[in-house]
Amino acid sequence: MKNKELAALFSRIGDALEIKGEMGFKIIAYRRAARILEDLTDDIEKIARENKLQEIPGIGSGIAKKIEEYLKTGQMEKYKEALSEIPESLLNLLEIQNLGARTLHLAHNELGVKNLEDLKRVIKNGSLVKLYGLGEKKAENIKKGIEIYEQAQERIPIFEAVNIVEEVIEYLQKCSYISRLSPAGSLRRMKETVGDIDILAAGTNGAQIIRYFTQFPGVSRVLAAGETKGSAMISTQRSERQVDLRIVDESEYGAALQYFTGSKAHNIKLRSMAREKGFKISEYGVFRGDKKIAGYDEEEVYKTLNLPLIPPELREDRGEIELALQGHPPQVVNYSDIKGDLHIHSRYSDGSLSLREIAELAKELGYEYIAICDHSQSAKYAYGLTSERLKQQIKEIDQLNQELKEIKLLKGTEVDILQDGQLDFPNEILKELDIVVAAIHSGFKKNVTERILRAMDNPFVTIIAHPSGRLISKREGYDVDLEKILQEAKSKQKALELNAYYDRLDLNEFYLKKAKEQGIKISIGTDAHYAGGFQMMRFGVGIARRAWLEKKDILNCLSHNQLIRTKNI
DNA sequence: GCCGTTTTCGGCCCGACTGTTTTCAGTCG
Repeated sequence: MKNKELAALFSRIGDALEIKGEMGFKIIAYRRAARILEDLTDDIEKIARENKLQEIPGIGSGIAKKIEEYLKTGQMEKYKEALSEIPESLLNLLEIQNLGARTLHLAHNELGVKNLEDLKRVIKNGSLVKLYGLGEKKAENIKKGIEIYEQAQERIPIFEAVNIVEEVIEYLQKCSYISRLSPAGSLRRMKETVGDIDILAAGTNGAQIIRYFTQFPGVSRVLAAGETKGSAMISTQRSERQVDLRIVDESEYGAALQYFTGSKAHNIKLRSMAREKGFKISEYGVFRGDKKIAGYDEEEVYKTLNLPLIPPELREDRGEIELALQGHPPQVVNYSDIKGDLHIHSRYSDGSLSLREIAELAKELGYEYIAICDHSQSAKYAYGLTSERLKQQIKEIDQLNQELKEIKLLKGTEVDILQDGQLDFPNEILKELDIVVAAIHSGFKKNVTERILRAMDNPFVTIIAHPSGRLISKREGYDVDLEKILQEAKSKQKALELNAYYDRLDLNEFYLKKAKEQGIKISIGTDAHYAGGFQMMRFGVGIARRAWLEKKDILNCLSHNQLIRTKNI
């Protein structure tokens, strides 16, 4: 699929045009096209073949032609032209805070700045300051921006961001000046990684609130502390992360929360709609003329546009507004719809809990059932179970199920897909189980696609675990053709896993949405190895919501009876 | 470059802050 390639090209064209000084809406159009391509679930080549490029909102005749040109020739004239005078090394500098396209344009044209080294030099030798519109302070701010750019942290995994935000919020709740409080930004939208951590508070005495915030025990450095905004570095065991707190008046809280939650694209769409209706939306409220007509809570804001409240996870301008306008927004899955966890490890293999402890925890979480899926014999590193030990485990599960009334343990395995595509247990064992989760754990570059396809031939396999094999902060994933896996899952009626472990979140939202569109069932499993791991379910549900999955798309939203009766997923 | 139930031309989200300036441009979120 060339979707991402094209997205990158258009994004760079946008950047280059901006630096060239071609201010205006072309730049916005190219960047919008880039984002649309980035999000697109369908193969752009297929759409082009069917002559339907211009049916995509945001793609007009100009960009359609450029897409066709690239698909045909592997080149794009406009890209070459836009990049002809602007070196790539200059484009990257747009990421530096306090340094925008206009200044970069000047520095490039007047001083011949081509890269970071050049930029540092012209700051040091004082030539940047002499440019029209620049001064000492601006140069100083750009210098600070460069410092941050150079030590730029990678994005923050959602798991870590949520942990930090919850600690800070728990602390802030004790501040008597604060009346309402919420996480905002991409964290509230549950993106798999977030760039920064935003919190919104409503309150009366901004300066006092910010002072209280900066006294949070985890704060290692205060970056800014005014009356409406505070910003601090908070250190965790892993690293130092920036947390921003904004204070608004209580009457504006809803509009501010809507605004600071984003996404930017979603907000722009709403504001355009408001404008057409003769309203104006800002972070202070919805206005008709000078009269404020909404702002206290988010629901009000959406209502002025005849929209129901759109869940934060959906706010990406991927068609959610249009569907909501037609009166049927996606009825995405809720955490409370989850009836059980279909991927748990016990002490039998490399987990830390006994079967009884797992059952107790599952009961506390309100689950109906929980699937014990320990590793199979070839997974030596994880104390994989031999057939004999699996039989022993089956026996213990049967006994516990006799005894425990409020929770059902499901007999399962996370069986290795071996190098030749065979499964690590014979069918005589697999047929004794309620659930068979098949997974690649070795040979990541060896015919992974064929091996998974072969595993799906086995009638006892229920679910393919972590289908792409990626680890968000560590590795890319297997060499696997997920399109083929999706096709086969559809035809063989197998479920695919959404592994909810924070570093996996695999399948990702892109393929989850594709799977849903093809009618493939998804199983959300935490892959928990210890008690804390059970909590990962919320991230799985968050990503599922981002992919527009509904209750009916998810295997573990079925009741125990339904699940057991479902021979064919 | 895109788009249209006021428009096929003339619009395109909104506001704060900062620093450079005498009324505004650049940058950010």
